[in-house]
Amino acid sequence: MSELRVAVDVVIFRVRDGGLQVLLVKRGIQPFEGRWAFPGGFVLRDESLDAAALRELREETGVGDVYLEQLYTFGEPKRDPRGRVVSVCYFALLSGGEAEARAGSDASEVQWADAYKPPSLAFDHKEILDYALQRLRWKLEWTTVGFKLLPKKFTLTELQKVYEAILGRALDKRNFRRKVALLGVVEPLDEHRQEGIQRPARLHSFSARKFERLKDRGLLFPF
Amino acid sequence: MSELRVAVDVVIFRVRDGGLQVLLVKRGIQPFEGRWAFPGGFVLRDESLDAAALRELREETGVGDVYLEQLYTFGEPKRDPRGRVVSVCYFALLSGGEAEARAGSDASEVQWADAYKPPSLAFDHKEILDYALQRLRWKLEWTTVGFKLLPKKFTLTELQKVYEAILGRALDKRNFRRKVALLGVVEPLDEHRQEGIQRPARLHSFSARKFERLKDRGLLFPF
DNA sequence: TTGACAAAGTGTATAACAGACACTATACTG
DNA sequence: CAGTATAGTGTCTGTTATACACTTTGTCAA
Repeated sequence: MSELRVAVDVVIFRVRDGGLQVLLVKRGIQPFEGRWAFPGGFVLRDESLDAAALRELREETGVGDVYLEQLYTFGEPKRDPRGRVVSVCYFALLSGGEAEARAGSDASEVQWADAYKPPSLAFDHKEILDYALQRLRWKLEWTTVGFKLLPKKFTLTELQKVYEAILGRALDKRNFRRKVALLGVVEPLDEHRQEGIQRPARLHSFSARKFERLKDRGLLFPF
Repeated sequence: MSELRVAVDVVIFRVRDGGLQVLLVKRGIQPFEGRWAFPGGFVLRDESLDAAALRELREETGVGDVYLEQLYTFGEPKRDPRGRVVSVCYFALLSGGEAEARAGSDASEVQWADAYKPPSLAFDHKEILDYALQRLRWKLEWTTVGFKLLPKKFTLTELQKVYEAILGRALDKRNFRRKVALLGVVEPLDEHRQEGIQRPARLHSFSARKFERLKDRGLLFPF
């Protein structure tokens, strides 16, 4: 009876140097040998889909504390030349404080690529990336996932840069700060951080308590 | 190598008598014999996921012109007592003009149940239903899928009743009509329909042309 | 024919939110 | 102590959301 191979692929995002990046792995074997692809692998028989995605994520990044969400399931019969593979795709957000990506257990080459200008990708991974970017942009405006891309303590300018990197356009500083304040999901700390020669910026933290209130009534974060 | 059974399940909605309904099939075999479940079945080896969902939909309803969208993939190892089954779930919207549900090819009993007060469901189908309802409510407010639940010609009151049935609350008639008019996705026809003793209502049709314009800029339909 | 019925259809006033826009404050450096 | 570079702060205007009630019209029954 119809048994199919089931894989998970994980689109892992981070924001670095004002740009949105995705983690890619160079394929060491056919098909698409030498091409870049998302970290992924087959689901084990006694493993939930979420667990499989988390396992792949850890193998490539060594990071546990991340935002991970199921994205979409791609299952065209011809999407993998080796045969029928159904891929349950996830997307993950790494906070700015997380460790670097490391070579996975399969010791292949990895890179953080510009999410908006990726190299040529294997399989249907370009389609998956486009879908993930769409979801990410959407989530950014209508939920508070943006905070997952930042370390626990951050400046408001850093927060704004995350939004700008993902939305791909500049935002007005005053309007941005007004909306953040109005939402009431950040708490100012009594700490400052000096980035360069100029005036230090106040650090803030994300307030999960207030966030929960918002979740009930379909939170908004439109820019 | 890890091959798993892959199924599709389809949550089929319609609005009837001012209420939101889902199509359920009575299971004729173990496990959960006699309990209600969504139409579903295994994906064939050379069949895309969408095609499998459409096949299941047709088997139970005989209807082709529907809105069908992938919902989520459920894959807990223990969700099916017979063994590992990964279920790619879809949700479908039947327009008010569609034919009735018919007994499927497997001749089992079917019913249209109140989506908000379903009977006890088999497997994890209650969880799937809750997820589908959440998605439907969300889609209703932020896209124009609401129109998919209506026949080609409809009155504005019928449209409003669809929204009320899904959102579960009454809407103001004047505000509703103003927003619909402002969106510009309905065209008034030179036809009227008489429902009871009272003044006949003007029929309208959905304008796909104007709808496309909206799709580009993330259409809004908030109530 | 006309009065009762029942849903169709229509407008205004107020409050909340979104977007455009520019200057002062401050910590460090040389 | 002057220069530099980012931090930080308010107002005005247009749009959108919401609350709210009466008139119109076709049919039916007296």
